[in-house]
Amino acid sequence: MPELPEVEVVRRGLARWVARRTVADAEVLHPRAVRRHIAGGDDFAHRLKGQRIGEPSRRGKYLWLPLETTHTSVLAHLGMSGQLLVQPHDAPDEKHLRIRVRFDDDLGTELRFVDQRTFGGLSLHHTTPDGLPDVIAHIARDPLDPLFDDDAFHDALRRRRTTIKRALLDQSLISGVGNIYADEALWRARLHYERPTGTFTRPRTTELLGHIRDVMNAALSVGGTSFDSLYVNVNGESGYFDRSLDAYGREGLPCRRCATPMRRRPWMNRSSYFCPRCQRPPRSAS
DNA sequence: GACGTACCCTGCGGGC
DNA sequence: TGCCCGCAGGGTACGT
Repeated sequence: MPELPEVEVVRRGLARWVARRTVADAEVLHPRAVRRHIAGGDDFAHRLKGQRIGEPSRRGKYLWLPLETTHTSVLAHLGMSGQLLVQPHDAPDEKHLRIRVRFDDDLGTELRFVDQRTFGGLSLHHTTPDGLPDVIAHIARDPLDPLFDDDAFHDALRRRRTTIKRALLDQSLISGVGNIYADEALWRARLHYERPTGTFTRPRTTELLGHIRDVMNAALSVGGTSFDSLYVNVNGESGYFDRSLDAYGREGLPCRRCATPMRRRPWMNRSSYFCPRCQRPPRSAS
């Protein structure tokens, strides 16, 4: 499941292998992969043709490729299983190949969007004056962004009448944190996922943000060295950071701090993993 | 406006 | 062996 570090690895790969190339043509093989492009797959392909790709950017789990000389960008979200691959154009098609982009050069490679569960997709959007695709203007900065405002985040947290994990997954408050890194950061901070956001003190918020950044940077340092090759590749199943997870997916296994068996609780159609001893529930929660 | 939840989708694994 | 069901989960639409 690609989260911020994985998306950043993809962005770096695109910067190396795709930026400054001109699109010869694009092929949409599954309509759902361009469902956020309202005008449809044919329009997407038509508008991409002949465009030169600029420097890729990222905010949270979204990344985008600006099209030079236009005020538009190709916006990408990998969803749960999306991959952006740079493949030799004679490589066999992947089973779940959804979009193919060929280039007008002799490098012999093409960009492929492969996505098993089709939660991800590509689309074309106007770029706002600050360089952001217009449809993601509501996405907050992510905690690795130098302009992320810790104090403003704390104030917003205090204003909310919700619980901490919901807040961490709210991309309009803080972006790039998914279910896995939320559980990891909360475990490190010894915080229960249902702690009300209104109870957070400034030092608590600062500490939690520190743990979020540590978890993300650790994943980035591992993933960031694994793709120094032809392939711009994030594979949700490759699990290159699985070994370093302390909470997520560890139901029944001993807590790495206190050896108490870790628990899993159904939560918002997904799961929360936590240590019942290190991460005590708030009085109002069970 | 703020908050909570159902739904989209496909493949895998467990139970029967 | 094969079928069915639950699970995985980000973002969004919709209900309260």
